[in-house]
Amino acid sequence: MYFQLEPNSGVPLGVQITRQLRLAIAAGRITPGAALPAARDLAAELHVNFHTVRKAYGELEQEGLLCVKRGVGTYVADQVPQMEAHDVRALVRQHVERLVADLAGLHVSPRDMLRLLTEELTQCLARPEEE
Amino acid sequence: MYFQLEPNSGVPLGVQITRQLRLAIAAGRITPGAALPAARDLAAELHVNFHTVRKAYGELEQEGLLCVKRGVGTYVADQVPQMEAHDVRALVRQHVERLVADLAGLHVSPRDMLRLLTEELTQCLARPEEE
Amino acid sequence: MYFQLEPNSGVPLGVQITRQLRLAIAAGRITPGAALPAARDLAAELHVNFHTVRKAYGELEQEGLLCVKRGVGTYVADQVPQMEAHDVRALVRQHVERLVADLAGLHVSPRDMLRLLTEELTQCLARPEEE
Amino acid sequence: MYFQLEPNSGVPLGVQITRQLRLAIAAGRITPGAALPAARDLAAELHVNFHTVRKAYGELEQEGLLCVKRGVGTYVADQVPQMEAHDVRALVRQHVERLVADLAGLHVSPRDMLRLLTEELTQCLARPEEE
DNA sequence: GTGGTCTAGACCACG
DNA sequence: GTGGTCTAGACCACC
Repeated sequence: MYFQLEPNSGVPLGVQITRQLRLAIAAGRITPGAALPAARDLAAELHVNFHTVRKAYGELEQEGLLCVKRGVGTYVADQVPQMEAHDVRALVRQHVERLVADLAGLHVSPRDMLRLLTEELTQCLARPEEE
Repeated sequence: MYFQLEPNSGVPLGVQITRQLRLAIAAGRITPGAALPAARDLAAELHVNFHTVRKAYGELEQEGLLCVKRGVGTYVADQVPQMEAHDVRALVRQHVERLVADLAGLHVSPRDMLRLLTEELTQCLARPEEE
Repeated sequence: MYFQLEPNSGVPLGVQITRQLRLAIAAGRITPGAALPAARDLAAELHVNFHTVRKAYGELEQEGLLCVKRGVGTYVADQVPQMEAHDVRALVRQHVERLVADLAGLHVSPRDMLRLLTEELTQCLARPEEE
Repeated sequence: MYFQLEPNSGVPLGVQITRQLRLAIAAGRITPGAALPAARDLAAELHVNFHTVRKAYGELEQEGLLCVKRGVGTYVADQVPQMEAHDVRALVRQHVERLVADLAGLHVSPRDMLRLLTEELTQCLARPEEE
């Protein structure tokens, strides 16, 4: 389980954890059905309080991404809810437009944007599970 | 002034504002020496408390990005540090990770993510620049 | 705000609170848009920890029943999500069948069942807000 | 043996089991002297751990509702306290409140609740008794 | 003042 | 051992 928390970023630790978990799951770095580390273990590893991790697990469970089995462990859900293709598209468009606007201001050429973006996405999805 | 706050993201509003201001300045979307909207105006526009904006301006002033002239207004500093290639990369990475994480609950496959992203970027770049 | 907690029932306090809040909102005893007591106040009133109430408020917010305004207060949502009439019907049927089975075992006549049920429902919906 | 557990209700499984057993006995759905399913069987049926059922049986034995004969089986006690009219009323109230609470997130108006309930009850009573 | 997060430690429910 | 709840108190974000 690889996590990188930034305690001084102003972003609550719990939010950082849920984000990174969502990311890891979405990217398939944690496969469906796989067991997550025990909340107390992950807390120790991240030097965070047990409850902070617990809350994160709980939220992702309510989102349907995780499946908690009492007394057994926490697992990545086998199947997850679907969203409208249309809405997904809108979401992506919004992110891309925002990013392009920023990069344009930084004098990055369209050609480089495309290159940068695909490179990062590929890396992000491929990043191996580090112990 | 283009801002996009997410009140329910768990990230404090003040943090979101400073982040976006910092980026807008670094990206040159707000040019050096230009006047920023009055804190009260921006607060109204963002549906945020005046003090929250005021504090954000204050922090950026201490960072040297803004120059607050009492009784006159707030301006972007004349000398703004430029963003390095390395930071650009980090910026892209951050956006991509965020996007992938968002697509998490939606269960878009990595393959589809890549497809969607390239499509949107291509379209976005093909559109004539507005400004 | 009238609440009746049973600490020794085995049912977690937080669950009891969310249940009763849902009940009060559904019954219209707390009207849409109305302010709820501050989490800390309700906690004091119920002799419960602040966090227990907070969690309850948080869950109901995620369900869309409450609307939390940071630094301002917690309110009953103005409008709430709808469910399929068909599913509602199934839910009601399930409850009723169960209840009827129990009452039948207790030798309550069908006539009395109908009477009891309507009486209780009427009372439940009409119960005035007690301080 | 008819049981309906709600694993995600927040109410401990053991509590749900004792409650339903108590009710089934009081309502006469399980007659005095009758044998209960072996703890292991019931556990399997409910997809619950053996110890959870075992503990539930144990508690009801201490209450005098059950009679556990080691190596033989578990039976409903011969002398089971009868439910009073007062308790019947409480039972109905509990069911009704629960139902109303459930209909909360569904935003069924009080008027519709009353209508639905009477309709379902009437239909349910009109159906020929099975058993 | 009101909501929100984090820490810390005890104890219970479940397997 | 693993998940879940409750308590308690400090501190931050926002109005």
